[in-house]
Amino acid sequence: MIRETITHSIQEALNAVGITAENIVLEHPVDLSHGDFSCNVAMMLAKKEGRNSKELAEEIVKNLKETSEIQKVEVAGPGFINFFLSQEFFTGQIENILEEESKWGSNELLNGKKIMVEYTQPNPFKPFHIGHLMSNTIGESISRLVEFSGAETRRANYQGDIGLHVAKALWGIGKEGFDARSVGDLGIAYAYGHEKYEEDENAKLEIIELNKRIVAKDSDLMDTYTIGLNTSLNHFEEIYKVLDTKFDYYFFEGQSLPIGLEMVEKGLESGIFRESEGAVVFPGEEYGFHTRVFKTQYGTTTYETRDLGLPLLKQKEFNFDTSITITAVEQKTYFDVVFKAFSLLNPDFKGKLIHIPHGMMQLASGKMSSRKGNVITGESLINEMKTGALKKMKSSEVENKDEAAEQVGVAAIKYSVLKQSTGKNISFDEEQSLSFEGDSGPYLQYTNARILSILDKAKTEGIKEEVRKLSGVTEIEKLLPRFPEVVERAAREYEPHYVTTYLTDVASAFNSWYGQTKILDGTDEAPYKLACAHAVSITLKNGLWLLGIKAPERM
RNA sequence: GCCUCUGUGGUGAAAUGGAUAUCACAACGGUCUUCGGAACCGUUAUUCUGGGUUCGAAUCCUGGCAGGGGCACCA
Repeated sequence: MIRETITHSIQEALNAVGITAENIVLEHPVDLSHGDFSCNVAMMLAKKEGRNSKELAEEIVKNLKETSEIQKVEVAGPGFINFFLSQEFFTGQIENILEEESKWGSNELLNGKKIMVEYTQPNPFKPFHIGHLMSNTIGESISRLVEFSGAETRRANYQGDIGLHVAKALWGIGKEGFDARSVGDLGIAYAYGHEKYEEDENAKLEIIELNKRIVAKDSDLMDTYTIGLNTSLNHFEEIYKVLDTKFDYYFFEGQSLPIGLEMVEKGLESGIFRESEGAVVFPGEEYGFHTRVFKTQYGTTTYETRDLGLPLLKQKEFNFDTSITITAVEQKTYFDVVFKAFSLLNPDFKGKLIHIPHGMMQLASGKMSSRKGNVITGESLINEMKTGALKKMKSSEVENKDEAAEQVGVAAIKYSVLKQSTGKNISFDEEQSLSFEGDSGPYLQYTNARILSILDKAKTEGIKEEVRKLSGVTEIEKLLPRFPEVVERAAREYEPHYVTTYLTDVASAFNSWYGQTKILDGTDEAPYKLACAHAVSITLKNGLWLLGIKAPERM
């Protein structure tokens, strides 16, 4: 809004000087002392107009119309035009935040769009490790971002109830007598089956045979299979609860398989797929990717076959405009190939399927692999963080200590994932990388809890918040109005970290202010300072929600 | 080998082509707790390398170096 006002005003000033410019960009200077908005048109146009950029800037400023929202305009450096907004503007924003409350920060970028977000994708019979934690954290945040930006949003999970990994686990259970009721045993059985598959030719053939029997639903296997499947799925549900994720749809590979297989047959007829060395492949090389197998020489299907059928399965449930698939970056080229094959078979899906790759959790000790069995499970990490949080909590003040500690622990993990851009790897050091101090999830939660307790105190003392201007604009007043545009950018780029870093700036500005000022100081300024504190709390709370982090009232 | 992503203080990160590169951790020094110290204030220290584009480059182009990931029946 204010952005448009200023842009328009600059446009008019340029016209007055006799210059037309189509692209006027306003940015927030990094340094708040450089103003609230900064414009670089003068420097952009100076050369073309054959003028000195600083003089041009001065002339533009002379022709700007005055409004109540702008306090002053300055020319600085090589020709920046800096706009300082007025106290009336900032006071009005605080009032606006208090009114909008839970809606504060939302935008209309994706109004009317139907978006399905698929994430987490753990596989039954295999451990839920910290990589899944990462996918879940990013997926949940992206879901909330698009939802807050107006999209009709559905959360989907896609799980491998069939496939070679199941055969490996069941084979391991059969050989070594592991217990299918135990999550731990399933993980070990899988790692064992995988190891033998790689090094023992007989075992490999047995597992392939077993795989066929599973797909055919051989009744001798179904008891163990069902027990193992439910053990895994129930375990996953417990974790989703802690992570505050509720899926609208659960898709299984068993469902997408027949659809995918039919598409492969169709593609083989039309020449999109080829036969090669007894297998059916998609010659991705012809499209700048690489070739992948969609049906093996043993007659079994691959993950590719199943992923090929998935978009149609999704569409049947929810007629999406956009289907987002979130996985680790190691699968990037894999999805390039599968989506290419899919779009050749279904041209009307053009532009509707998006793959967002996220970085990998890297251990100091090397690559984590559930096949090798050297994984850190999501559960153990959450518990470790929770224990750490419990130690820090003051015993007397907190009622639901256990619940709060869990929320703090989860916040620490989620923050460390969401503070950096999505594509980057996280080098995971258990000792150091998850902190409760400084740049952290608990820091944001703590700041909010601190404000809530001030609001409580004000209530008992009968002090009411009141919006009226004071002399001097604080840093938090300058930062808070930026929240909606931060959210919009994060949603547009599918980058939650913009929200994370913004919230950290806000919390830091608040704590700094808090250190210098007493809010409930008994003066007539207290009601407005209280209103500002409340506005910070609303922003933190809504922002934390976007990150999928809970905001406990006491911690 | 080919494709692709990444390289920012001692460490982990941020920066729609903008001004003096921003945070946090660690280290060192301070606030001494009256609204919650999981906090605040201060000090030290950073854009892999050569060239190019631009009024202006951590960012764009190009050569090199280093690392991650992918490249046929795993997911």
